[in-house]
Amino acid sequence: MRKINLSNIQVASSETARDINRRIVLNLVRSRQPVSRADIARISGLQRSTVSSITECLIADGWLIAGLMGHLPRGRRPTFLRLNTERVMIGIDIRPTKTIIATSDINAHFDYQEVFPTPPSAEEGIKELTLRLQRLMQTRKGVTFEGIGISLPGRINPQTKVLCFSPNLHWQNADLIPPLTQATGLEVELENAANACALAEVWFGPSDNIRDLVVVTVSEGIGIGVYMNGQLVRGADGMAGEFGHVTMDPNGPICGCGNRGCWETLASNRAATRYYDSKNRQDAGPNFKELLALADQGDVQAAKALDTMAVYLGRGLRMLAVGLGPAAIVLVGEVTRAWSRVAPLINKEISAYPLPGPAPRIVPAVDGEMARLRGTVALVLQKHFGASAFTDL
Amino acid sequence: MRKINLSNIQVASSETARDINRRIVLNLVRSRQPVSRADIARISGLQRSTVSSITECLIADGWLIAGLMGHLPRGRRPTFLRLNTERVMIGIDIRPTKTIIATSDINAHFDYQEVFPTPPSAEEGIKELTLRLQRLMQTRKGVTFEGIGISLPGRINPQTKVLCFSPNLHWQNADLIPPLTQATGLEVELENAANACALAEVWFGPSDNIRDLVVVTVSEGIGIGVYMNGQLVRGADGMAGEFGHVTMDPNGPICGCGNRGCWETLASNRAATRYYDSKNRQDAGPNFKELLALADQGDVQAAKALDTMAVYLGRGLRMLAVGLGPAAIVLVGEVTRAWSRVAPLINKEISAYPLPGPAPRIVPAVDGEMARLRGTVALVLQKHFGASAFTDL
DNA sequence: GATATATTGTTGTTGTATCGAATAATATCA
DNA sequence: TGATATTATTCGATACAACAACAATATATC
Repeated sequence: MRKINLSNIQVASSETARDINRRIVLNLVRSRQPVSRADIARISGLQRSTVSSITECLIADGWLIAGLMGHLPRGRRPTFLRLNTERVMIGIDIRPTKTIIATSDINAHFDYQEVFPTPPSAEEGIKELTLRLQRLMQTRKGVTFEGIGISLPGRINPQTKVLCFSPNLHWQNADLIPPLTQATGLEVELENAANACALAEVWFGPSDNIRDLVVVTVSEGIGIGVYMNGQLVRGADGMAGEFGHVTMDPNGPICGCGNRGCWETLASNRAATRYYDSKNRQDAGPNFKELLALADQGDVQAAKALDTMAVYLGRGLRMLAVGLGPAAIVLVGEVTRAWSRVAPLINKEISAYPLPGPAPRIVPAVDGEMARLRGTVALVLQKHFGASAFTDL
Repeated sequence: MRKINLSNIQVASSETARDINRRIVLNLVRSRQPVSRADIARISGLQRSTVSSITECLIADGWLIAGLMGHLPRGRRPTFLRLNTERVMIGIDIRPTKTIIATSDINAHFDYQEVFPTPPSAEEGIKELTLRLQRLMQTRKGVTFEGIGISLPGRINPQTKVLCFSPNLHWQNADLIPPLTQATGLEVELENAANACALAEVWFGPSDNIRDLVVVTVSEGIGIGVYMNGQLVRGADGMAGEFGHVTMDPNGPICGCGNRGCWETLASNRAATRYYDSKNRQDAGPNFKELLALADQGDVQAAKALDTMAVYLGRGLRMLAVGLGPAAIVLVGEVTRAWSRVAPLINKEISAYPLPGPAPRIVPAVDGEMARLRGTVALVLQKHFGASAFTDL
């Protein structure tokens, strides 16, 4: 269909207009469903005839369904359009310890999950995923799957899509997409976990319609998803967002990256447990969840460890607020369970915002546990619903 | 022409394809001139007939001129296309002390400049600019001006385009565009100086075709222009890029913003002169240019002040490199005159880059003195030539 | 020197898409 | 019952890119 291009310039053809408007209509139905064709025409500015033509295609392609009639004080009753929730997507959330495979509808409502320990190497991971995906697809014969989205704690080369950096996963230089595509026949999208969370927030979260957002995932390390101008910022080599390795204290603890006092050595879960252990002179202390419980039970040292973590977290968040000026910063991770404890300390640091106007809001993710998985659905949807290459002229 | 839109959705019409391809052709001529229609067709992937049709419009509109014939080993001789350099744009560079009004052709080659002290308030500034612009336009009757681009050290609200923050200029909450548009009848574009430098680098600099770039302007303060995914990153409130006020040393010198130890209190020109003064126990010490000269003449304290500045500069640049992952970081400011002295210290800090792959290159701007003005031309061109994301390979 | 070949740029036709106006369908209100 | 309002479709006009054929113009080859 598309012409072969010597360069990678995307020229516009006759069908480009349809492509752009199709995405607009699809997104309007998504955000306003149930909605009539006439309303879409009014909101978008397209002609009613054009909307009819586009929705006809979208219904034929199985994206939309024309549902029940509406009711108005006057005139012909409108037929309401909504998204077809029959379409199924597969989301995979790879974490350092466990991996989740799940299926969802187009609205990121999940109806199935399976959990298993994350294999220690990329080869074993591919093997395991291939087996489980094939088994999953066989158990649902007749269902057509839309695509596979994968979230993992690592950085992906934007050109080659190869996983090139994942210290917490110990999978390195792994090309996951080709074997999984071959095994399933589906398109596979790969994205960093923090970036996936940012997409989840923008696509399905309360931060709807926000164009500038930063997501900070706090676990063993700290990952940052930067979403600016309505797009993910990946940087030249896919490494954008590694603010976790910004030096905050040159004399601080040594980090896995080799430097000292990186932000994540001072404000991650591991930082809090390390602080607790150092005060209690013990080797195998509590993990972070246990630390949260201890603090709840009134353990002074545990509370102090959390407080210290919160202060450093706040300082780093101020760096992001000042440097990137997002509309909001969303926090993901176990630390949000102790929000009433850490929020005041974080906000105290943020209150030293040196610029005019209000500082960006710091908010905990509504359902942080599911954020990555919801993001994987957005990854799959982006190709069909997402901004076309031409929208951001 | 365009339909009135209740929302701000930009739908595609019949003319959208032409609009997109027009920009592509215009940019290809800009980057490859002189170039034949056939070459544009080959590079872009458009049909030769389509290119002919588009170039016909562009020539009629005065953007292109069909120049001399080329020469080939075989076949009909191609007619070369180039940009029409008759079109004149006005660039204004407002700095804390002086303001420059200049005119240039479409290639950012300036043929006229006038310099005057920057007025102390926005009202006086508007008055002065109005007078000088009207005088300038009267002396060049017959010339049609394309538009006006303004660069200044401050932040502009992306929605209202009002200058809302400019501590070094002491112009506050000033709405510059309406009075200047009214006085000249031209479209006026306003942009932060660091952002303007980033545009200059991408449009006219050696960093051509780079999609992810960070520009750091070092003078009395530090300004950062963030250019990612082929666009300027302005943030939700236009404040993106204020990394100069990230806290680097909580016990550091007090900053104009009220906090302590902001990066710009440690790595700006002012930081170097303050350091020098503190060591020499003098009040009215040398300014930064004099400090550079002293260091050249072998003044040990001056050299040490520069070294200290360079180290802190390097640390901040590492923060930007790690956090944003640009292809390169471009430095603008007087400090680049002492590049052979400061570069080793900067690069030593950068060498502690904690991520795999090469660290972003740190390069001095080729003609930093003119960068802001070249950026103002890009501001004006952006509307017609559009995102340079399509420019080239 | 005549003919074949290669390349550029233009012209005419076709397919796709939006737009605008007219029309059919369907509800309420006087 | 007829006027009015609203939705959705149909049809002709227009704009654009793709494609193919062709004219123009150079060199290479016999």
